[in-house]
Amino acid sequence: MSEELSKQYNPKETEAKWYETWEKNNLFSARISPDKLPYSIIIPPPNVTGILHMGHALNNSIQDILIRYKKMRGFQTLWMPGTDHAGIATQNVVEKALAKEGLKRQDLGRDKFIARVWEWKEQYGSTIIHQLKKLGCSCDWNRLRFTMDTDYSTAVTEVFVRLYEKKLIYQGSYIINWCPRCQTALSDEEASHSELEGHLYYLKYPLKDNSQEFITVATTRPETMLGDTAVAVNPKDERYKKFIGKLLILPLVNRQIKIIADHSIDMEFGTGAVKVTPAHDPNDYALGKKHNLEFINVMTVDGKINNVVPKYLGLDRFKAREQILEDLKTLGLLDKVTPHTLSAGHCYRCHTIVEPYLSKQWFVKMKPLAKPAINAVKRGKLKFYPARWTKVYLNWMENIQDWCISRQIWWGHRIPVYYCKNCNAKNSKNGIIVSRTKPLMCPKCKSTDLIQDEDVLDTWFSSWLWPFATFYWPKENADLKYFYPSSTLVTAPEIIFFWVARMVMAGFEFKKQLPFKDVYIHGTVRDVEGKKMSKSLGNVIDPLEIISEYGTDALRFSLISITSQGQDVFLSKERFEQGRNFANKIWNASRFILLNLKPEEINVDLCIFSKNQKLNIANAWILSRLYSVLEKVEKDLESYKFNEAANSLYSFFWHEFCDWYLELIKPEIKQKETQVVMYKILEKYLRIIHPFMPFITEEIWHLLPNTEGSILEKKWPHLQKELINLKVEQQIQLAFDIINTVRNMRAELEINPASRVDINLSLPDKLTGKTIEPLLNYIKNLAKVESLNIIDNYLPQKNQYVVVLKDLQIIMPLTGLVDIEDQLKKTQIKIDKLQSEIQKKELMLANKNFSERAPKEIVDTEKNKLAEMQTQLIKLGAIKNGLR
RNA sequence: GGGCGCAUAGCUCAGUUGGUUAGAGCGCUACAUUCACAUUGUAGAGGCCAUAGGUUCAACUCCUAUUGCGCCCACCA
Repeated sequence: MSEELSKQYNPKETEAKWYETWEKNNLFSARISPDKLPYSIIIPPPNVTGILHMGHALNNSIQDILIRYKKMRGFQTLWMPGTDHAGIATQNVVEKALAKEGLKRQDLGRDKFIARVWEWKEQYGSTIIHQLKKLGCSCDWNRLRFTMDTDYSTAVTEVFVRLYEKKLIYQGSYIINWCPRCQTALSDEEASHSELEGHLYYLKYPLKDNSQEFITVATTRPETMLGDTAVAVNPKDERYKKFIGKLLILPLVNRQIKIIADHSIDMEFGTGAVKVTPAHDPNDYALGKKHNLEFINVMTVDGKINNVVPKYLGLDRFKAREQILEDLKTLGLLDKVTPHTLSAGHCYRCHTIVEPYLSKQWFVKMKPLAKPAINAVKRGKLKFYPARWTKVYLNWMENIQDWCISRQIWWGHRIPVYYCKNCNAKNSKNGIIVSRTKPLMCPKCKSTDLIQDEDVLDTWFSSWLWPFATFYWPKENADLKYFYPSSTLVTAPEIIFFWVARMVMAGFEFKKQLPFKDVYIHGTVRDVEGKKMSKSLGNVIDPLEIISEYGTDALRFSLISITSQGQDVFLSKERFEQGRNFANKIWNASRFILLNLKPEEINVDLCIFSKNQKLNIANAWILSRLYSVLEKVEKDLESYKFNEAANSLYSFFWHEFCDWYLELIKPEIKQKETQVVMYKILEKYLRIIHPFMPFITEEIWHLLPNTEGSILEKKWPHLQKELINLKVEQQIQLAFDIINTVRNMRAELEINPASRVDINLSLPDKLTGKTIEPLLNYIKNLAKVESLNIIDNYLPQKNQYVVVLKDLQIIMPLTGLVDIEDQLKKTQIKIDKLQSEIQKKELMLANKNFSERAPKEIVDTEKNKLAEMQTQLIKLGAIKNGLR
């Protein structure tokens, strides 16, 4: 069989095959196992409109690594998958499709339009799911959820009703961000600000009493002047004191407006006099409320001027700006125009400049919800990796604003509010009915003339329930009890506010519990120049293209290995060659082993060798390396340092296992001990790297003798510390031999540099033949030796190891070998330091202020740390003695 | 205005609670080619770890300031 294996690893052939097998055998499905600890991850649901980009690839590779790792470590894992209905995004996509037929959504009407959206979803909505499968994601697909599922809607409605009953949801007219293209309100988070090169226009408003006298105001949006209802100045401003209380005539409109005084006005900016447009600016809105001004809306929902001044009726807001400026200029009322950079909100979906717009919307009162979410983080119950995001989160939470949750679109969860026309006619406050199901009649007047609120809820109003609504909350089923709260949330920094923070709030409000324990925030994937990858910039590297060219394992491994914790990822296509080459290296090393393996020789437990310490040096060394890498990988994965784990695995396999070990053992490859060690190393290594590279490991696993079933179902290798400890003794022995050789050589050269030096070298097999000649010459020149003898082609006879000479120093090719004296010194320093730290810790713990007042968990962790340090100290002591 | 991150080899980046000789990948140079793997191997060149101070026996690592780049939040009449 082995002879048939191709020289190159072919990912295409294996990947589809194994994913199908995993799915068919239900390897991803999670059931409640009372004897196991649960480990669950709830996927950040991609938009149904989504197609896989590098951000997804990174995000989901990380989750898959965690899930596969934890599963192998014996947890009952669950990776809950799903998609988000993505209100505006999806509606836009379907509207675009309609536009091709020359239709608008209004032409179809609400019900038919929504039917079209569902149709679209059935047809295209699972694209992203198929792509996640190509990425190897081990989600439990049987549980696939969608934020518009019927029972998911039940949860959303339930939450709305509960919050309304708690008076945490209210309706009101406020200035919100309005997208004139999407014709809907947007939350503050959905209106992303960016800088614009604009102008500051100075407009002259004549006084009523004396039309030759003016007050000049500065504005960036002159078209809103049609809605001005005051001009405000600072009461301390000497320039304007005398005008306070007087009236102005608003040009073009000819409305009388008052000059008011307010301390909030910055005297330095512009002219120090501000036009006040309460219906079109949040600050002016506040001023309007405070000073009882009139609120005059000058725009229609699509961003055109309304009939406030008939001349401008129907003009687009930017056209109107030009027209108004021209008209003012004609009247001599445009004082000057200066360049001015300003930042304006843009719709996060269509990038149209949003208009601050006065309208009636639903809001969630956030301050009470934020409280427990703040405390949990402050008390360390919820941890961010990397920790710096904690600050960002807290800062936002502590300054949280109310959340505008109504959207004037059709695709989404309809607001469960009904209006009684009869009651409304009398008093608008009486006519509101908030209900889980559509009420048959008005509870007050028994009228059946009810209509439901036209608006739908913000997409994030459903997403923030994701960690428990996916378990069919508000039903309290067994899965919810077992798998909730989830263990880790893996996500991108962009959605900390949108999503992470709100999930924490929802978790506390509705489940009295955190939704997850750890939040791992990975970086943003950027191109080589540091720009965000986006279609419009044309700098996208398509993960699917990489998969078909280099394979999924290569994609995953490369991506992970360059993602250091929380740092943005700068990506170029060449990066993936490394992953492909590595997969190929694993393939060929395995092929080599398979070609040389005698299956009947390997039915032996490693312990036989390790206990008797009969292992030869190469075998002992590689085993010790394997287990130290295993230890490091475990540590790295537990602290979310995926790149470090990946890089350790890479350099171990390539530069230690392949470059040195496999070369060293070639002459004795048929020996039983070598057969066993070689096999065990490969077999264990495959298990360790499986979470990173699931496909190639599964493929090789099935080629190996004595392996059954999927590698995914195998246990994670047990960390045999005694084998690492063996390393120390072996190392010491080795190092002594080497150092002595060097010392002898040096001594001889120093005494008589011209004296004849003979060196006997043992060299690995691969350095024989033509390869060795230039090397030998090199050594001869450097060491100025007369003769260089090669002792057969392999070692390890007594006191002879692989050595290469460089500048008269001997470099041990076997990693981890060090100068004994150096090692001693280092160890001593470490011991000293540890001892002083232990003293400090002991003092701290002995301090009553600390032990009695600090939270118990903190005291406990400090105690644990102390214990750890003490064991560490003992270990160091032992090492020191060994060195001596 | 507030906050955060980054500055290390030609390029892209690692660097584990400070420890003496700073690493990887790519690229470059020389050599090797029936041998598991050219998606390879061996060796090599290439670093005032942004700048200036400070703490320390010891600083790429900690502190302060400066410069440059990037990001987030708030405000901007």
